[in-house]
Amino acid sequence: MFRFGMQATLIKYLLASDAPVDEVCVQGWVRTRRDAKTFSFLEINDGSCLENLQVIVDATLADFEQVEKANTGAAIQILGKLAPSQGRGQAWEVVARSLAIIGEAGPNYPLQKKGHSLEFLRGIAHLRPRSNLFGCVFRVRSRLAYAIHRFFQERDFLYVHTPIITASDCEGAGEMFRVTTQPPTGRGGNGEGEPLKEFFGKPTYLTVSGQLEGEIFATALKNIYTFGPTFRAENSNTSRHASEFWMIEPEMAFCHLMGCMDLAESFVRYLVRDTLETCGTELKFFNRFVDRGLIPRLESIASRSFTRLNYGEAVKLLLASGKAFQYPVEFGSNLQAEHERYLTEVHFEGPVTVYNYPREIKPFYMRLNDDGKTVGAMDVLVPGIGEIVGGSQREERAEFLDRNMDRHGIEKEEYWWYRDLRLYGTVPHSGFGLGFERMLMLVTGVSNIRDVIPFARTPGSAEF
RNA sequence: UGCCCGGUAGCUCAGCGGUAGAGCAGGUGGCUGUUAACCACUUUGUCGCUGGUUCGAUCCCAGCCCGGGCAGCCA
Repeated sequence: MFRFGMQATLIKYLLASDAPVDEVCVQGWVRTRRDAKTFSFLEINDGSCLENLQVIVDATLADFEQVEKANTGAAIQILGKLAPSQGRGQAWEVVARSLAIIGEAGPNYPLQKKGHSLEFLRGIAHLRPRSNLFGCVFRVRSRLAYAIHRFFQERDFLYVHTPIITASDCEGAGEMFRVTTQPPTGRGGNGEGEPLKEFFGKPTYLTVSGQLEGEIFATALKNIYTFGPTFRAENSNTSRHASEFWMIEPEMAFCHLMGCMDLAESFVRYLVRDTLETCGTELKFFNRFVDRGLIPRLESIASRSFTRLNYGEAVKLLLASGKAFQYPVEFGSNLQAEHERYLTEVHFEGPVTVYNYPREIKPFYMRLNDDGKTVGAMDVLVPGIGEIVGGSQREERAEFLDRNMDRHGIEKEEYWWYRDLRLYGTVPHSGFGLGFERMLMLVTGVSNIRDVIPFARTPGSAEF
């Protein structure tokens, strides 16, 4: 009967065919079925593209009684011929010679032909990739990951794998998840009264950033990047925070803050341009069903250079705006979300890079500027999301770094290897982190980070 | 973590102090090269949980659980 040895053709290739094909094999999942008296229309999707393939099953087929099991959601294989469609709406269709139900989907199959809310789909994260929207999201996600590697590889950046498990407990980026083999009670299981035995001999955590290790490799291989998962145990409950997310962190030796901003801006623009060029079908879908202004906004980002202003200028601009902000604008405090939104969405209507922040509001590793008040920090802000890139020039002078660590109450001994970099061949260097999911939100217009990651981990939620 | 909103059929939602409805999905029949197909008929509910008020609670009150929005933390 049916064997899987035969090569099935992806639907995206069938739909793009320029000639009929006598023998094709199609494998996929039924999206919908329309029955007539003497034949049925099946729409099949195999994930290769947004569009479904229409299949005609004639009642004279020996397998026709199988059609009643071809409900929405069923896995199916069809052998037949690719022919020009007699109906409107599609150029090609497959006239079935035989069909086999590979896996039935009962009447309780949760995904229906009608639209579903994103909240509902989050609850069925094991099925939502079969929906139009999430199929598009995850095809774009895959392409975006590829484009990231291309961008850096084309520029001779080396891909470095920094550790997931780390013993540095205050990298300045947030609360951390403990990694331990100890039972949840905290009792060691190694005899009464004995001290807890740490697997690694010291407390360990999931990484919140590969930056410090990235600096090690940058000061050896010059230009490097990391791209991997990151974990933050913050009790954040917003549409743009996740406990587990992916981050890209380039680090460049012999590079000042300006070069760092140049790279970050051209990186963001490259990724936007690549998505426009390679994911047109998906973007049209998002533009229609998710965010009407998406494609024009992406085209604008891809074609215009980013506005760049320092923190002091940003504060002045906000003060001069005359807008009544909920949080006051004042030199020395962080820009609030409403301030960032004003800059990107109202005043400049596009991405904005803000740099040289007061040193008090930034972590220990950022380089002190000559004014003694600001550090070489930079954030790239984009409309709708806010901060998508955060980076800095690193403090490469040992004595300055020591002072910073003292001021931040950091145990210098814990960072002996990080300090060593400043003692042996130290060099001005810079880098940044770009949130992969936030980038995905930017290019898809999807407004909740939980909807651009396959299985979201957020406070109180780790299903699947 | 704080403030705000919500939880009713498989899904989207309406309803209301007197014991529950629509559309879609599912089922049956019909019709059509259909395409979110159409027409007729039809099944389905611990109204989030626990307690309270009440003759009576899905509705009012309290606590809890879950979901969402916004803010902070950041990417």
